[in-house]
Amino acid sequence: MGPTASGKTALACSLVDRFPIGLISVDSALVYRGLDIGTAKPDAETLDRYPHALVDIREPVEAYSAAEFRTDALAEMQLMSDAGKIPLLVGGTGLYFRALERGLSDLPPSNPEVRAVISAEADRIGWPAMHARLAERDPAAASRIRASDPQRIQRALEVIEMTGKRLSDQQGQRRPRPAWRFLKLALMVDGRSVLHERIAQRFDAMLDAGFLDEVRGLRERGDLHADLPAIRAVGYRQAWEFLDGAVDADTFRYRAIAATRQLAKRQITWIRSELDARCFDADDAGTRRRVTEAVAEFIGNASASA
RNA sequence: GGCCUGGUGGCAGAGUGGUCAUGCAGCGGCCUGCAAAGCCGCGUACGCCGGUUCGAUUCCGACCCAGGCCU
Repeated sequence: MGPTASGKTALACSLVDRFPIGLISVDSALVYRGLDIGTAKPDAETLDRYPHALVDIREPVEAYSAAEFRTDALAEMQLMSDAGKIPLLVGGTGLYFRALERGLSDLPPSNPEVRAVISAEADRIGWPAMHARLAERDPAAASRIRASDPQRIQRALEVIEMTGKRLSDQQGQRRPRPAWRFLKLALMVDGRSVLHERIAQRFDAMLDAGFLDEVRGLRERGDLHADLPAIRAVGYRQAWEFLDGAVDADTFRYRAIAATRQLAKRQITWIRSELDARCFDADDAGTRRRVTEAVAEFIGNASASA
């Protein structure tokens, strides 16, 4: 685990060089084909040499989800294990890590038709009113979800609509946990200023590498729009606005970098909540060696217990 | 040198003789199928010095600074 721009990919690849490891991406944006430069996706050469599972597995028009990730990741982990490799999950999407480790309740997946109906109704009466409806159907869920949180109100109503049962009665039941042992390693930074500087530099490098051309290409496909999860990703959303002519170039750059900083902040909050994770300073020269040692010890113990 | 206008939190930008601006950024946090998403919380800011006043960011004066005009 590690926030964006903390050096996860390089560290993971160095571990592959030393151990029988297979890489699995834990990143909600890297799953999309065609979102390359702006997601800081490892380049083709790197991916060729260090294959990452769960990269480029969706079209940008599609949605992906934590539940799908969990299923996909567990399948990949089993495949790797059968091939004699230890899965190394690398990424910064906190919810995906949590869904994998703690499991999810047995709830229906999202349903575009149901969501469309809910959204249309919300456009009519407003989300606070939708929250009031939720309070009638599922008081417990409504008390946990804010009236100002459209995304979760919609999900709660969706589940109730599809199952005929309260969301709050279904959550907490049957949360299967995987039969895997995890060594949790986190790349962290002491202060934020170094990371912020790196984020800004990396964004400018993305610009130089043709990020805007990439987004222009996505726009020209014709099947994509600003409300898609892929296009709402950090950088892409701001680039879309810029290419719409809604903001000037300086504003685009400023907002994209700020959004990346905010992403990093939320990722760091997830990592802090993982109390049993071993944290390493991303900027410390000895980090690579210490992580390597930690992995060696873990693998040794795994062999011994096996 | 004179006149005018203006100096509000990191930035933008309202406003008032005593009580809240707000937005952005930042910081902390939440997180069960969109999560690079969505949401919550956090700031004695009023150029400087003096005066008036029970009380001044707000009124008065000097000063400093910025911009404009004049000589």
